[in-house]
Amino acid sequence: MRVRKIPLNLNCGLDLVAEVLYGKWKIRLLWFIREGFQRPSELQRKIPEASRRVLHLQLNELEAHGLVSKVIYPEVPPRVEYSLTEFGQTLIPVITLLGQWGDEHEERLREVIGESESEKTHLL
Amino acid sequence: MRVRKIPLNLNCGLDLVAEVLYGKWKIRLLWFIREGFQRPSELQRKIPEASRRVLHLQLNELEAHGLVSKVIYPEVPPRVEYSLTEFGQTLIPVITLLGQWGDEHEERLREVIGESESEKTHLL
DNA sequence: TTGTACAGGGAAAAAATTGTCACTATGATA
DNA sequence: TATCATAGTGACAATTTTTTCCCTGTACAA
Repeated sequence: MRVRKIPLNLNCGLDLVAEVLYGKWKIRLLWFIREGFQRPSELQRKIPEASRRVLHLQLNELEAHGLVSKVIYPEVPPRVEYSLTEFGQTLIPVITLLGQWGDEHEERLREVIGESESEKTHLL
Repeated sequence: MRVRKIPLNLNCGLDLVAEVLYGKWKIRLLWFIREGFQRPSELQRKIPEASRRVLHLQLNELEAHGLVSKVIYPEVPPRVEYSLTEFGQTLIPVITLLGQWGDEHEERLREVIGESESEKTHLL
């Protein structure tokens, strides 16, 4: 397991949220789990751009942070199901608001993100 | 400038928000700017854990994304002031909610984050 | 004269995150 | 029999992000 060389700083609420939500796929995982896609393989199919590995890693972290819980069915082939904990549920309104903001400003966001991306490439 | 080898995916609102907020210090920068700390050196003092360099980089990105605007005063020594654009202001409620969630669950978050951190170190 | 604050940038290294590939094991299916 | 789906792990590589270090140039203060 990785060891952090630069210590975290957890001063305020914002730092704490960041700690549990900061991860390329975490928010999306929470979202899809809430939508009922609970098995790792389903989530994988919903997020094909992510590697299986990272999804597992991030699911583990979400679990360690108490946002999701995991049930392992003693079957073969193995079956695992994640679901939001009560704690995890409390995040839903927050994620919803994030998504709303993104949707509301979609057009504009695509513009500005596109621009700064193309800057990168043309400055090769 | 960096060129991205793994393409962004910007499907939904959540991806778009992530694109502009994903950066270790960005949310905090927005927050402090809104609180009236507008000069780079002030921001640096508010966020001493970050290197001066990254703050500049992330401020540039926030500017490129239209969330903050920058005024350069033709003085010596140089003076620069950032402020939220109207667009940037619309993010404030979102950030506020994030922070509120973090504050509300502070105790619990510190526990779970602490645990998973110490796991890391004892598994050296 | 020396040192400081100020805003910023380039190069390169370090750190952190994410991805790839190969492997475990087992039952069902073709 | 060979193949697939399932969940997961270890070793390692690639990518991205952040840090470190050194540099510019000028006014002001000690």
